[in-house]
Amino acid sequence: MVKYSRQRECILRNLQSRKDHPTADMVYESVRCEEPNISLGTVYRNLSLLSETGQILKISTGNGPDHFDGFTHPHTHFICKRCGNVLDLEGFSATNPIDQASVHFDGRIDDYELKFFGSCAECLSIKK
Amino acid sequence: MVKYSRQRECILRNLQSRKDHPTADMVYESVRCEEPNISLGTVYRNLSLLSETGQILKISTGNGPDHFDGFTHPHTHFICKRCGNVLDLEGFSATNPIDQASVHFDGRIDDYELKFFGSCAECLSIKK
DNA sequence: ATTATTGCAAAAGTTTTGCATGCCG
DNA sequence: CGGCATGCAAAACTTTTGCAATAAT
Repeated sequence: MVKYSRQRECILRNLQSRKDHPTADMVYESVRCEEPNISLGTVYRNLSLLSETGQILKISTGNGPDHFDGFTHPHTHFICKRCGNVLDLEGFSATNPIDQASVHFDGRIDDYELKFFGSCAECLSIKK
Repeated sequence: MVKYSRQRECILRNLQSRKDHPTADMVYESVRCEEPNISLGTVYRNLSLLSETGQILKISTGNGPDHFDGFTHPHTHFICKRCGNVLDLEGFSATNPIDQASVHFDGRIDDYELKFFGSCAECLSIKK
């Protein structure tokens, strides 16, 4: 049974109010204004809980810590291999990818994740 | 300048000859028959190098260690959230996803990764 | 009152790195 | 030879966990 906690509330609101894709540590630093005594362990515990219940998304970039997203509507991410930044990516849509992929698969598919990798505009401008 | 190494050769051949998606540690255990003195550090160093040069793929599952794939032709993976296994997934194809995604993006997209999550057939059979 | 959640700190797990030595070109 | 790669072990980094105290129902 999940009980209310001020800390979890704060973490969720923080994540929903921002448009970037922070790491656990960035969330920790950010919520310390409102919750000065919160611990990093609590942030990790709640980020896990929230992503298990589908209230947030966990994004593993393949390099460094995981990132989190308060916007859970299916969408695509871009990960910059130079600076590690995670951005939303518009303009790609697959129609019913889960149905499509399930046809020839005998397990059960619940979710999918589409990520693109490359160099973000900012990194390109620094050094071609 | 990259120099030949017996160890790297062995790691690459190992990865290309198997159809599963082993972790660094699994590769380490596996190549020790041929290379009894190889160290885990060397395995990590070479897996990094090989994936940077595009000779293998690195697959981060979002839980536990990364997995690696010796088959680099673009294809889709399924990750079981119960046992953590990584499987190849047939039956999904997107046409030119990179071109499609690049239209509305001002960075440069080099690569993409499509992953599905759920429960594999084996795990489903154990407990619904 | 009962049980989930917290803060803290220690531990676990994965990956990277410094260094002396060995091997490739 | 000169420099990249190795083996080893220590360190770094991210995430999880045990525990006593606190807060929610």
